[in-house]
Order: sequence, then C-alpha cells, then structure tokens
Amino acid sequence: MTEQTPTLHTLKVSCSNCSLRELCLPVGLNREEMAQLDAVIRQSRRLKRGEYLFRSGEGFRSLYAVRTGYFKTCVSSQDGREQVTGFHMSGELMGLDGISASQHGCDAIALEDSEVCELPFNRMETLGRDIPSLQHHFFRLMSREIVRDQSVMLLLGNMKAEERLAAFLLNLSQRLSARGFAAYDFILRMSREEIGSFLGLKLETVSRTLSKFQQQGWLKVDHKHIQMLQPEELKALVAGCAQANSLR
Amino acid sequence: MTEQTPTLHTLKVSCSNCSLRELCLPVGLNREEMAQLDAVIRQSRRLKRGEYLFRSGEGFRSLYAVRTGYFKTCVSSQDGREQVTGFHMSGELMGLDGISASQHGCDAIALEDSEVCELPFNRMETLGRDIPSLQHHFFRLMSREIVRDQSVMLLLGNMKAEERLAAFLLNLSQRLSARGFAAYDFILRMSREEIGSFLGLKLETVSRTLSKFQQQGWLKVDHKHIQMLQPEELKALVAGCAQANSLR
DNA sequence: GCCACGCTTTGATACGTGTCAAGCAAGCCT
DNA sequence: AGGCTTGCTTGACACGTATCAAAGCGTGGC
Repeated sequence: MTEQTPTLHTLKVSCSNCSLRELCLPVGLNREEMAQLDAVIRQSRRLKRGEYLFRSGEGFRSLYAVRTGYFKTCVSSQDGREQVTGFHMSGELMGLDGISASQHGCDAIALEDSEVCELPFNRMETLGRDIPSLQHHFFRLMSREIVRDQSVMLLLGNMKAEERLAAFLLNLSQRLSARGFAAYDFILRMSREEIGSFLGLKLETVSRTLSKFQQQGWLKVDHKHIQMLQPEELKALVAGCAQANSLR
Repeated sequence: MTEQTPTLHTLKVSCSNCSLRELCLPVGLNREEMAQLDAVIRQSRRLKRGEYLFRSGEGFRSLYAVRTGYFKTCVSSQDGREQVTGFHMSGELMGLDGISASQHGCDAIALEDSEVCELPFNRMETLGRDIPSLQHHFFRLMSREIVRDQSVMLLLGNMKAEERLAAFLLNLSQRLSARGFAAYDFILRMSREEIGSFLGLKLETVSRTLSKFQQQGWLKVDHKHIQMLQPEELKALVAGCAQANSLR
C-alpha cells in the first residue's frame, strides 16, 4: 500500500507478441501468471488515422491499451457539441467508462496510424480473482482515471486560457519524456480545434495563446512542432493553480 | 452484462445496524455472502456540519458511503482555488480517487449533520475475490464515477451559465426523486458559492441566473428553497447539450 | 431583543474569450 | 504545375461572465 504509484509505461515498447504486460500491467506477476495473462490478451489491432476504435453506445466488451500511436476520446451531446475527454499515448488504457453501463460512453479515435491491444474485460475480471495483484492494479488504474478527471475539472472550472494551455503542454511534455522522447521538443498529434475542445477553448484562442507564448520567447511554434524554450516560465504560470500534472 | 444499471439507492434508508447493502451494494448476494459483507462494513460514523470526513493527502484506507446527510468533495490548488468535484447524498460512495495513490485526492466535507458507513478497502477487495458479483459491482461503481466526471467535463467545457445551472438543478431533482423525495420542491444544501465552484461560475452568476429563471416563471426561489414550476423549460434548455443526467 | 455576521441579491463596469471574417501556408488531387 | 481543400493565424468586434461595490435579508450569539 505504500509503494510508488505504478509507472504505467516503460520505454521498451517494441517487444514480441504483445508487450502490454510491460506497458500497462507492471504488476509483478510470476511466470505462470504472465502466461495466463498472455492467453487472455488478444492480438493487437491496427487502426488508420481517423478510424474509430469504438463509439459511444456500442456494446462494451474490452478495454484497449495503446501500443503505438495516438488516440483521442470524446463525448458528444445530441446537438453535436464535442468534448475531448483525453488524449492517449502508448501504454494508456481506454474504455474504462464502458464498464458501468456495459456500453461505451465515449468515442475513441486514432489521431495517427495506431496499434492497440484488446483486453476482454470479462476475462480480465475473472483473472483478477486468481491474481490479487492484478485485481488491485485494475482498481488503481480506474482510480487514477478518476484523479485525472478531477484535475481536468479543476482546469476547466478555474483556470484561464494561458494557464490551461501551459498545463496542457507541460503535461504532454512530461508524458513524452516518461516514454523516452524529448521533453522540450515534440510534435502535436492533434489539431488546434481538438486542443481547444479538451481545454474548453475555441481554436482561435488556442492559436492566439500559442502565439503569445512564442512572442514571449517561451515557445517556438512551427505548426505542430513545439519547442519549449523556457519551460520554467510555463511552470511558473501553472504553479499554484495545478494540484498535480495528472491531466492526460 | 445486460442487466439494468444498478439503482445505487433504495428508499428504505433507516434500517438496523448498517443498511449499506441496501444502499450501495444491491448485488444479489445470498445470505452467507451478506453476512461476510456485514462483517467487513464498519459501524457508521457521524459528522457534524462542516466537519471533514477525510482530507486530500491523508492516507487512504476506506471508502465511505453516505447513509444520511449531504457531502461535498473538492480539490484545491496550491494558491487556494477550490473546485467542488461533486455533491453526495445518501447511498453514494466517496473516496474512490484515493485508491490510486493510497492517499485521498480530495477533501470530503459534510454539508449538514451526516452519517457514513466505512468500507475498509483492503477487505472489500479481498471479499470481491470470493464474491464475483461484488467485485463486478465495484468495477461498475468506479466506471460510473468516470462517466459522471466526463459529463461534468462536457458541462464545464461547452455549456453556458444557464445551461449549467439548469443541468445541475435537474440532476439534483432526479436524484432526490430517486430517493423518494419530491422532485420539484427541495432545499439546496449548499451555498451559491459552492454551486458556482462546482459549475465553474462565480456565486454572483449563480444568483443572477437563479433570479432570471424565477423571472421567467420557471422556478420559485426562496433562499435555499427551490420549487421547479416549469421543469420542461429547464429540460428544453439542456436538451441537446447534455448527453445524460449523470452529473451528481 | 438587538446587533453582528454571513450569505445573497443587484447594479455598474471591466475583462477575457467567443464570434465572424479575411488572408495565408501547406498538402493533396487531377 | 495549378487549383483546391484544410488547418492555422490574425484582426475587429460582440457577448458573457467576472469583478467590484453596496445594500438587503436571515440567522445565531450575547
């Protein structure tokens, strides 16, 4: 109970069959348990950019873990307003919201050609009863998602445009560097509109705010290519108003 | 997997020892399983208005289910901005966000004299392995929380003040009537400021919007006493922009 | 009972972000 | 290559909500 929060992802992404146990299930299983888990995890599925992994309302059977690529998840209202609820990169799990009603509660869309592992939930649940640490890990993952959602609420409820964008960029930076990529030089995989939707802003505001950061010398923005020149300044901006960097 | 989403609460709140199995765990357990569960659930704890049930950062050991009374949960940033993440009434569970880091991620504060049941999480987890339907129920509850958080994001990211407040009132109305209270005539347990914090608005805006609803004849507002005179109008306002009424 | 305090309402004004519109750059198709 | 589409930037302006301020109303304490 006192261990560190689990690293959801390691740097070694490209294994053989399905490297998922390394990615999102670092639970300390023994050899036999590993085998059981492998038997349950389905071969990975490939998606092209723009393809739906699942849609809101579809029957829920499986969770999906990103192996490679990039996803967004979003809920939309009847009149077409769309709210991006998260961006998901390698090692991250999608579909947890589907358990409650046995149907998916959001859309998951690939932002680039991607690959996911399918985790049939029934079987994972059964397996969790045999492997306590696996069960515990799943509870932790779901709880983690709740914590993340709470910090998004804090962001949407309290922060100004500049603070939101700074928090967003810093969060991206942190997650990328945790995966072995450069922390301060990266490519955005999503459009300004999608960023805006996530942050509760219009795309013009996102664009203007990026420009402002650039003018101040904090960033270099070349379309989707972002270089953080003075990350400390961005951190100073969100220091105070963020509880943690658990956005995603 | 195809059953209805569980009613988290029944109308019979005042039982003997701990009526929690009726409230938040309607899982279809047999007599022996019930006994096991009863053995794990701790005696209820009473709190006075304003008292903290737990605080962000405290060690996490238990989930808490509201037996009677009313709570708010909130996260706060270092510089003191507070975001109310939810209001909780009888039968609802608090503390799920604490599992991930083994410490509570928010504060839980009684809005009136209240009573909760303590559910030691370790023991519940163990019990879940013996009672599959209990385990499944917990996954559902957590997933449900994630779904709720997503609709709050939609609200905070996309909706205007009037829509937010209408959605909030309708959600309250629905939850109260599910507990056997009048749907269209109730007392707010929280201040304007707390409503505002939850909805991402300032208290003045909440007040003004309530006044506006009253002027239009949709509500009668007498301090904390709300009567919904034309709920259809409120519904019309949120129709389209809400995906479901799963705020809380 | 009265006073003091907290909560709420209401008004005037300011500010931030949305909206609308135009122009630009990059990528894609024929 | 030309012309089209798509996404991005930038400007002018409008609108919604925040901010500041003052006054009203209830409630609880003495």
